[in-house]
Amino acid sequence: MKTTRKTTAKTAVLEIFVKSKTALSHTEIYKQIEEICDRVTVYRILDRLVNDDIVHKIVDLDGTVKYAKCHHHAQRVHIHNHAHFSCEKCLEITCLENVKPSYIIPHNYKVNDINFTLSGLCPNCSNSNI
Amino acid sequence: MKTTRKTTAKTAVLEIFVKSKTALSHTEIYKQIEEICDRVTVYRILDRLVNDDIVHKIVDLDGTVKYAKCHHHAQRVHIHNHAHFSCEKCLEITCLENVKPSYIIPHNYKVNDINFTLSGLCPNCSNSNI
DNA sequence: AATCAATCGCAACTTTGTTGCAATAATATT
DNA sequence: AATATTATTGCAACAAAGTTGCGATTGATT
Ligand SMILES: [Zn+2]
Ligand SMILES: [Zn+2]
Ligand SMILES: [Zn+2]
Ligand SMILES: [Zn+2]
Repeated sequence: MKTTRKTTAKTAVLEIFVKSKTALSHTEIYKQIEEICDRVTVYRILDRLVNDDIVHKIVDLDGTVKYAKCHHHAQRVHIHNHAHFSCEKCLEITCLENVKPSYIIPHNYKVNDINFTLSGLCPNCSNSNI
Repeated sequence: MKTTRKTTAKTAVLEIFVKSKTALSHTEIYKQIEEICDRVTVYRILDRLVNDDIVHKIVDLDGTVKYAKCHHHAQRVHIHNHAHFSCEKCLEITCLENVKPSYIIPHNYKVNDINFTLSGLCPNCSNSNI
């Protein structure tokens, strides 16, 4: 079994996630630590964090890929079944941890993961829109 | 107002959609008509079809972008609020027109569009998996 | 301190999507 | 039917996003 190591770059990425209130793209993360490590390294760190269930991957309606830290409490297996909101104006993606969709699907489908992304105007942008 | 024209390439793309039971990526479509038109033309046709509400765009959990023909009946305004299933094994994406998520979201968010994609094993692949 | 594997940097590459512009072809007008 | 108008196309060039291979480095284990 392969163990996962604590490196300078990985720690830096995690710190960025903790500070951020919204989901972040690879590019946004890299811009903050380009003196610390390479572009490719950031890709590989993100892959590992997703695999280790420390971070989850979010894809919005345009196909933009972002990542956010998981806020679950030491669960063994978990599905990221909460919704994400993608603002059309400020382009920020936010986890809505309390919004979970309910649905009925034919039993011959085996669901392993879900992606529920809502897009429109976030509270900030719908105010400033008047 | 700009009118939309019926061209050879557009007709070819639409025929491909009618024949297909699953959603298609740009590449999959282009491979079927590369003698007819250019790669860029396919991108532009897809853009137009989405704008004209003839086709809808689907993004799966990996960020893969696909397109499927709309099956609504002459509605003026419509949201593609049905679910899509993305099979991890055969990689096909299918519209589940009857599966629609219900959810409660704080009223200060203004939702314009949704993306609800489920992934796992489709009926075909979960059988052959035994 | 020595070992071993995970991680990293770098360079090269692929895939996906975009843009500008001149040429072409679909529709409207005469 | 010929002409005018403008949406559409092809091409070439570009840009963004992500991947791969490999030798060098570094974190963890003994
Ligand atoms: Zn906003
Ligand atoms: Zn989230
Ligand atoms: Zn399948
Ligand atoms: Zn659909």
